[in-house]
Amino acid sequence: MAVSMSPKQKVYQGVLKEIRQFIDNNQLESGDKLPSERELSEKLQAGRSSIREALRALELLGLIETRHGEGTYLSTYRSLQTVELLSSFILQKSVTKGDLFSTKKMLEKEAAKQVFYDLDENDLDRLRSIIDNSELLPYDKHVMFFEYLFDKTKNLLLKKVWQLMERFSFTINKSYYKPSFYEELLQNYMTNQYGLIENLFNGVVLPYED
Amino acid sequence: MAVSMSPKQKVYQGVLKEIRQFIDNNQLESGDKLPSERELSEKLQAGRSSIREALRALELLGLIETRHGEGTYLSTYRSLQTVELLSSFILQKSVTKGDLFSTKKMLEKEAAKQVFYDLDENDLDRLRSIIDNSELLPYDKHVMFFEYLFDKTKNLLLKKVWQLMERFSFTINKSYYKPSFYEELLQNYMTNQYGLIENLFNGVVLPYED
DNA sequence: GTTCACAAGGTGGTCAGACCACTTAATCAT
DNA sequence: ATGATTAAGTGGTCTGACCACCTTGTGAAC
Repeated sequence: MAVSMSPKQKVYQGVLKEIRQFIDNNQLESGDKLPSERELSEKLQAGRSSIREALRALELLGLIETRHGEGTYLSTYRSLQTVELLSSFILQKSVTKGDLFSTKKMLEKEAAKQVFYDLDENDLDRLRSIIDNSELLPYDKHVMFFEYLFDKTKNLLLKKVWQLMERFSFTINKSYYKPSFYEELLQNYMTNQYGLIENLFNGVVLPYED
Repeated sequence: MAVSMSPKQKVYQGVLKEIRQFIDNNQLESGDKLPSERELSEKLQAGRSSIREALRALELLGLIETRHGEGTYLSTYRSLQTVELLSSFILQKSVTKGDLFSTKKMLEKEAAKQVFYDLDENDLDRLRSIIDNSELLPYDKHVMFFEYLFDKTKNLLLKKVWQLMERFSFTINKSYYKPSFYEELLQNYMTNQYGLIENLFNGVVLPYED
């Protein structure tokens, strides 16, 4: 095993790193083919079994896809089977309502702050129309309002994490902030008061629930 | 390979299921020990390499923990949230390095702020010993340092989300802040300067990488 | 009896080589 | 041309062999 590695790192972890680098260097994209196991084994000077351990891990993560007799490819679509299998590993131990709420709030606060300098007139109008729309339920307003903000952050991961928590907390209750909250936040945006955002969120102790 | 399995299922996937069942049947909990690889190999009538492929995958997911010379243990992680998050955003990458880094940084900042008023002398000593330990690599220091902070937040979900990102970013690169960062943060804690934490994190633009 | 050093056994880490199953492409016979 | 056959390449799996590491127990020295 010649995969350069820091002390006590396992070979398969080094292989993981090498593979990532290979993908980078060769600009591989979804659907592209990786070198064969034997080729990687020789090139990285590691046993084929170690190569396989790394590939298996990547496979379970859904990052690659292997086709018997063909080769290994960068994954293109998501495999449901994997997810199901993983889910079955789960034992109860659910997150507390408190953890969920405070973490979600934190994400919302952060999004609200991050977009502060990127909002223009148009954005503010949009946000206003959401909170003024009497057709919408408070909870729906909440979701739409923040969805808009998260989109503005341009951080897909951040939005994804928030959505997951939103979806999960949805199964518990539909929570949102008191109506004046959104109004004040918008006010802070319009009057350019960055510093007050933090305080606004910190003032929220308990959410409203449906 | 006698692991009962539907057509074309790979042995390691069957092994995965068997292991889950084993955990169920024996009521194993976090920290408990799994049978040895050789024992599983014999019991499930599968080659040790197949057993290992399954274990490696579980390890990368953070569901188990292996200790050289000792055995394999159920990890203390293990949670629905972890798996759900994993499967959803990892499978549909488009998550950029930048998103990952900034989201992770955000979580770390938030943890650093949340624990501000809960740290006592003992905590500060612990943190200091981590950053002063010359045996540790910068990346390991980073992980240990923030792991400590996340533990102090008492918010399991927050920690899990962070761990998840840490683990995922690990497959890309081992990133950490410049050494003086931790020093300054600790300094802010000692001199009771809550306000400076935000600035400290905002000052971080790019991480160091290994 | 207590303590310490060391040997033995168990466990994960890794490798090499052997087959098997499957896919693709080249080859050959029609 | 067309279709069947063959060969080569690839993943899938097993076996057996070492190595490195940890725990435990044994026995020697005190």
